[in-house]
Amino acid sequence: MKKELARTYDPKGIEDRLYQKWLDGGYFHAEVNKDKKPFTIVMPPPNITGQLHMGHALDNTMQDILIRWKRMQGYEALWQPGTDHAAIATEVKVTDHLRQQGIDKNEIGREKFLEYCWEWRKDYGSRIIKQLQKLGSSADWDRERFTMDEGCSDAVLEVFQRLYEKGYIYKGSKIINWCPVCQTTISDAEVEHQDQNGFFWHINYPVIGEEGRFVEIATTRPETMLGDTAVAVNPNDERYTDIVGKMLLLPLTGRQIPVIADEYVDMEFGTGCVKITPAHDPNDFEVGKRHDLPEINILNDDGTMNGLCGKYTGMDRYDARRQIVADLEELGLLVKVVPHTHAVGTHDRCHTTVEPMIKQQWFVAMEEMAKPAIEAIKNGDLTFVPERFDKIYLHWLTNIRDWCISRQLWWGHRIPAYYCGDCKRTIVSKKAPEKCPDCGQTHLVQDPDTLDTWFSSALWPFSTLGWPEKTPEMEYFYPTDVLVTGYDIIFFWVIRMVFSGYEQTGKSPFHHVLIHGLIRDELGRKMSKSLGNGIDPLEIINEYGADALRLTLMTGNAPGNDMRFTRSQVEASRNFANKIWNASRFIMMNLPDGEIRQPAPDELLVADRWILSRINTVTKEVTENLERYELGIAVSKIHDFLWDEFCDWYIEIAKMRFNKENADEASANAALWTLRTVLTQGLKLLHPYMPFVTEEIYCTLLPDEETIMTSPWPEYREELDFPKEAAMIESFKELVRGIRNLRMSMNVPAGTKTELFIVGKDAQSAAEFSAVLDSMKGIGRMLFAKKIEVRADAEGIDADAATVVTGRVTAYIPLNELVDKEKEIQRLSAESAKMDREIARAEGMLSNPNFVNKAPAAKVEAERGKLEKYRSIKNQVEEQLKRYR
RNA sequence: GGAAGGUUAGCUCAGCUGGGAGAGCAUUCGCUUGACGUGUGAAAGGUCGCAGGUUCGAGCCCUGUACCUUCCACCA
Repeated sequence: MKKELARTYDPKGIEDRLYQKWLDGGYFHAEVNKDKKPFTIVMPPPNITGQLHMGHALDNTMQDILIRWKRMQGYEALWQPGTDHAAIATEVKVTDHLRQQGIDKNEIGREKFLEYCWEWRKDYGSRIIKQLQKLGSSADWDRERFTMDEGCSDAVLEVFQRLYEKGYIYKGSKIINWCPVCQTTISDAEVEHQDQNGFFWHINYPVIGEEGRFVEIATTRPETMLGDTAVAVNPNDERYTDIVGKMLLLPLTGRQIPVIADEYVDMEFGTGCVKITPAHDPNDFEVGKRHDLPEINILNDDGTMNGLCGKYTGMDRYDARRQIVADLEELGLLVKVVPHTHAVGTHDRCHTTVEPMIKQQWFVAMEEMAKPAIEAIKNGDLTFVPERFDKIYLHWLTNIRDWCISRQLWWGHRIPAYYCGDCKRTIVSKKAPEKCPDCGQTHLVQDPDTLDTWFSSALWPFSTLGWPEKTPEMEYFYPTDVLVTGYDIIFFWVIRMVFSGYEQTGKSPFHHVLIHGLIRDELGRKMSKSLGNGIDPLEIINEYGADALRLTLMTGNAPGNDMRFTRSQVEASRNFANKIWNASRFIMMNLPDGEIRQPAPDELLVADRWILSRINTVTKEVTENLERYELGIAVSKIHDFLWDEFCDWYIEIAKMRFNKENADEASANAALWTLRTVLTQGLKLLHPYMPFVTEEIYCTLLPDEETIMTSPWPEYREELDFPKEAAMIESFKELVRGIRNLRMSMNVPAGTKTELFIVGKDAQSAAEFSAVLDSMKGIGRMLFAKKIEVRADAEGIDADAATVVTGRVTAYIPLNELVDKEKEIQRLSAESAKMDREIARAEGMLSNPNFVNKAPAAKVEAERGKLEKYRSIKNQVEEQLKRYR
């Protein structure tokens, strides 16, 4: 019983049904299989707090395309999925959530809070996964992991201990970035520099012992003067040589601070005098170390002034700034206020201005670990697509500073460091020690801090495969093949995975990094929550289908480039799905109830060979494009082939062969066989991009097949290359277009059918064309002809007939009274003149010895071919003009 | 202050190793052709930012330049 398809493709219902079928079939699951080659992608784990956005949709579509393609190619294709605990993002969300219920995080305490977090993860952790599934993602959900599950946590502790023992993890008192709102440290990568309009406040510091003499400093953060412990000048600055070593009276505090000389000071900038606040500025910190200056922390963790700030104690940092400026003005020490734009460090998550502070924190020493990661690019173990991201990667790695990994958060991996309450010793151990190995006491307290969320995601490519255990999965699937991600997280994630991979496994965790850009809105703006301009992928899927969304995201998208998302593109994608659907529907409507025979080679007609040859070529090119990660180019080739060549030409040419009037069984069978073969192959090529519609058609078309998902990827076959037939069909298309244009220009009604005489430019062309036409039953309809006749010459054809000239043949169309001879002469003269120009151009090139000698032979040959064709057309046009005159 | 990317049709963008400028959308003019109007046939529309250079030949390579975007950056 033949199955039938609906009149238009409606993805609703079909998608969910097929996805469930795939899940039930276990097609997404990968196993260690020594008989197959592995292909592995680890999915960038979405946050458990996350909602699917266009970035996810793009990222996962690309991965799904690669995985589906490789799976069809016969690889054991593992797409390893999972979610990220997203330490700070989740903690903030849960805290807010609790606050709304009147629950204070600090009152309920750590344990209780973590319970709420786990509950949150239970409620929302699978939401994003379900959304990824709506997209059609064929990840191996049986292997879904979570950065805080048992295995991943074990990997984290293992790495911490190893790096600590190696001396690469250390605890130290350094300047860190502090977010007063989130009340935690953040890494350098999390600091966003924003240009802000501020001021330069010029302040006089009185020189002690020299009445009326001042040192004028300029600052953008006047409140930090409370923590000043020196003023620095350049040692070569003659203006200040005499006061170096003298003491200044720090206004508002009564403290005395020295004038020191340090190369760090730029003589040209500002007044040449710099206040030094070692506890609240990274540069000043370094200066302070060199000069052994005291470090005075003046801030509380919430950004208010601390107990060392006298009357300012307890004030918010900005209130204190205003008050201090006012007080200085009153004292007559404020020289001037100059507007000044400068880059301010802000927390990328909450956009609060970050305060540099000295704190005791845990760090990862980066210098040694960065080396193999740098080397990886240079020796080709790791490549970026596109390559230009090499530079960004290398620049960051070569300027890397130690990574501050401790966070004052509760949700995350707790640092496995324990402090002996008695002898103060620090013990780092995966397992909590029972007693202090030094003094034997049991008063051990674990460090309260947790690790930067990226510390665990840095291990993701191998922690998910069972590392540090020597699992078969590690052995087989690792290193992974390609990582797909956006350029915005190269620093956060890609780099940290690479150096962690080398350090822990001795290998780069992946060979290629395929970088994509951002999806922007129709106006080119970033999609963001605050702008409210985000387009919800789920809404698009609901309205147009997942296939349409996927195709839209891939069309015209070049690696690393941003793209705009427009509804008109989605509509075009949906239309394509419908086009394929209808072509398939048409083919299926015409399939016989019984079997289609595989035609004998000589039963395949010219057009059949042409389209088989074309899809053979397209298969080759598409595969090559995919190998180079040119996903956008590949899909446009599939799209153009299926729509323009297969639907608009081959189906039109072939359809007459199997209508009811055609009694030629062999011809009908060959046409149907070719249609089904080419469609099947086209569906396969398209499947990675548009999995749902292709699966639905494939399984209806071939009822014995279980799924297209695991069907073999088509391969190029040399014996299906038919260049001669391809050229013949191109010539036929040229004629059809010519006739259409002619009729259009003469306003011939579509219903008017004519006689059509075709004369070859030589005997061979005539014979070939004759063969082409013989192979096209009923093709007269396409040519608007009631009778077609191929002749040796134009003898006896009505001299008034209109003509269409192509490279190989001239068609004569007796249109009688419809022909305006003068207009025809005009038209043909114009054509003749055009050919003259083309001939001149080609002759010019070919008479240039430099071109003939230096250009590749194929190019020269092609040019000769063109010249010949133009000459032939020119001759035929001239012949025709003679007839008219 | 450094770096990367962009500048191609009205709009959004492709253009792979240099060899006669492409797509989608929009516009204009046709088509009840027995799969599809979510269709179909055509037309119009570009000095490929500007100036040099290399080359037989440049949208593509080199140099400079203008504008836009983004990233990095401890001049207080």
